[in-house]
Amino acid sequence: MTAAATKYSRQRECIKEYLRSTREHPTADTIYMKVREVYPNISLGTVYRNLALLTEQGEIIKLSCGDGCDRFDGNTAPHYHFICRQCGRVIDLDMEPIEHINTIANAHFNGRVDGNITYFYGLCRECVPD
Amino acid sequence: MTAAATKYSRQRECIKEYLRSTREHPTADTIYMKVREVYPNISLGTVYRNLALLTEQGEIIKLSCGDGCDRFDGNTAPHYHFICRQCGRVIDLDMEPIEHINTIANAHFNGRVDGNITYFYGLCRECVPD
DNA sequence: ATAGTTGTAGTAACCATTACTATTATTGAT
DNA sequence: ATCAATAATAGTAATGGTTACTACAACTAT
Repeated sequence: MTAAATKYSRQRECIKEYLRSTREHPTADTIYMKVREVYPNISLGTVYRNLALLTEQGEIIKLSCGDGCDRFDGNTAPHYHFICRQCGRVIDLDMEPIEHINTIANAHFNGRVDGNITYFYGLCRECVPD
Repeated sequence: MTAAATKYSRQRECIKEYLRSTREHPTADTIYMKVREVYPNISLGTVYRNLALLTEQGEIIKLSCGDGCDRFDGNTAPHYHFICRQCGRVIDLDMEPIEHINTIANAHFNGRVDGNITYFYGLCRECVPD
């Protein structure tokens, strides 16, 4: 038996293209709505399966913000995320990754640290009172 | 109408005591199992309601590690968490909080950053190959 | 004691996600 | 281009963590 090859699929390509084109960090359901404009009878299961596959392949990133449902990001370059406590919006932060905290963590841990995820919290521009 | 006062409850106290006594970051279900040893017919709903209440009051911390279910931490002092990619264990990291990254984030963001959550990933001592 | 209010146990409902299955699309060889 | 092999899909059912609901019990102040 050989390893299962991944075949091309229009639906998967459409999902990927949409995630590449937006900076909105949509949920699976939002992606489903959007892709349905192109493939009206795509199944929600297909969306979930392809999101999992693309995440596994490193083509996209899954964000678990703790609001009950996962979000997805088509920008795989290392960057931080900000989550608004008021409106829940997820926004990219344009700042340099702080590399050395992995090193610090490793020095304080009996095991092997190879990465970290940081979410910043607060109020976004729309939600900050004047 | 006056604001609803919070009354004492043995079940809530037991949940809090258990979380104070462990460093295991248990899930709601694990907490349910444990508290049932003391109150055999406590309801799972009661556990969830009190975990939400204690979190809201700042008595405990809710951890959304992205593994499908939330975990809870009775240690409210600022500290980092490590999540093992292999066994999923959540372990406290004994290192100083890096305060200035909030300042850096604020300088790069059009809004107000007031905190951050960082999860470190890798392999724990048991899962690191020799 | 009693009325008023908060908390609980038990159960049903919810909702994001996953699993299942018959059918369709893609691929590589003829 | 046709064909067989196999991966992917659509549609639907099932799962599992969490929340909502309701009748009853416990606490508090008058």
